[in-house]
Amino acid sequence: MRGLALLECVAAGTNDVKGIATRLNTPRSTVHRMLNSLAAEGYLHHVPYKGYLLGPKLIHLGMRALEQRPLVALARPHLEALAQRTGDTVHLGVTDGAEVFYLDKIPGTRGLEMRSRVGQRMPLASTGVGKALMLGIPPSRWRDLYREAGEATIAGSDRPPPVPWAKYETQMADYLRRDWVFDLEENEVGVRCVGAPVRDISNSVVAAISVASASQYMPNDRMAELGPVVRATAHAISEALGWKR
Amino acid sequence: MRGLALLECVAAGTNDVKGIATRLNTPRSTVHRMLNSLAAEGYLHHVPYKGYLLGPKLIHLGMRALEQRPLVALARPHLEALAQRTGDTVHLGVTDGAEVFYLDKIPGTRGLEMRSRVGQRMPLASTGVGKALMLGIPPSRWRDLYREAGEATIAGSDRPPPVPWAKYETQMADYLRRDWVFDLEENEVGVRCVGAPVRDISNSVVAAISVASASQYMPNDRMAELGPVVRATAHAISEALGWKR
DNA sequence: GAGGTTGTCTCATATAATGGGACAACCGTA
DNA sequence: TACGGTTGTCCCATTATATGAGACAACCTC
Repeated sequence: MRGLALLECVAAGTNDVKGIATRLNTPRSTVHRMLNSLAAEGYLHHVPYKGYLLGPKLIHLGMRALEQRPLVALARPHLEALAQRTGDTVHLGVTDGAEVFYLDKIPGTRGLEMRSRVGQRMPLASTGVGKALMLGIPPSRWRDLYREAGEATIAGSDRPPPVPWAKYETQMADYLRRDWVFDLEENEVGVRCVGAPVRDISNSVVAAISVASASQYMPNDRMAELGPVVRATAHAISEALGWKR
Repeated sequence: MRGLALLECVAAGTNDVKGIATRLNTPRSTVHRMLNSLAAEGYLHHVPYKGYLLGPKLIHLGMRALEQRPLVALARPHLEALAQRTGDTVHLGVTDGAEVFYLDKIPGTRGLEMRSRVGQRMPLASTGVGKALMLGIPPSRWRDLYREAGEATIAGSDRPPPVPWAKYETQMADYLRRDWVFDLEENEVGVRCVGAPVRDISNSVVAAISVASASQYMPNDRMAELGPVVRATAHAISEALGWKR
């Protein structure tokens, strides 16, 4: 466990021995020994007198972790079709606590790239994928999630002022009826998305997808058109999981 | 180290307790305790009475590992441009021992997908990226690499009969002059690629790229045309690394 | 229901990691 | 080029820590 904390530390960008020793309050001697072992096995990349970086074995494990989720493999073709059709960035995510966990991302062809990354976490209540996932959570818990998202700060992100709760609740109720959601620059200024939930054989929401793009490519009328399209893709994935319409 | 071996074991597809205990010849009791700890921290995904899968933290670490390689970030835009221009699958890889290690992959738009995966390893001597990397290795070592590739067996792959060494050597010498390489279905039947090496400021080969596609999209004359194109992209990436033409 | 697998717990034991320290090699900078 | 700060390398007594055996219940599949 200590070794893994060390990896997390390096992942977080602390790549000097002293810094790691401080962050974990562990003697330099111990940290050094562990770094050596991890580097020798390929879990870390070591540049002498420069620092440590995450190594190739972690790339391998990470990719395998993605492949082992049948959801990713099943959803891929549908996501690609959606990306091709819309030209925008497509996301796939699942719930992880009170957050979205991004499982897949297909970059848009419009040149500008989203900040989002596979393997990243974001507040549920303020992203397209997240709100779609919330459609599978009892509305009584929405308020908490809304509050948590408001408190969360995203490093380096340009956070817009939050939508008032009353309005948010009304919108969500509306989304629930339609079975798709909008995100109107609530997570990041200049980014809008259209999302929809993915359900499994027991009809519970297990994932969600979204199409995201810069606001200038996402006027209101286009979002309205995109709703049914995104929902149709989500349904197609759901059916691949055994869901009955 | 033992815990990491356990992760590798799960990555390799052994997801039952008994199997893991056997593979690592470790008592069931110990394996169980470790699995529990790893699952509790999110490094494994546990489905009770079903098995263990690699967890979300590994996805996160894997992605971070990729981001920490400046090479990947630098090369990305060039690779995307190449993919768009050719419509085929584009690879980026580095040398890892006697193998290629794939760092990035942009799927082609022709519908059929390559077996290759980011984080995967392949013999140097029998892939497009690998042969391009070999251009940076003293020709005296080529013979060994050629032999190793011949001995390697790839699970589930349809391996064509090897090219005789004499011919192989002649081809490589040719590639060295042109600074690009061909792979004529040597790694897998039906797949052809064109590759080129990437160099850094010290003029040593640090990576390689390739464009791969099904043979029907890769007639000889197209490959000949693609050579300079792929090489130009490789040169562009090299220049981003400080290489002087 | 039976057989095999898995999850949970306890405990004595000794393995194996710990952390302190001392020293040399190295980097950037003054 | 001399310096402070950081890093790489080694040693060793200490004890904390993981180990592995076993017993039992819960569980899945056939």
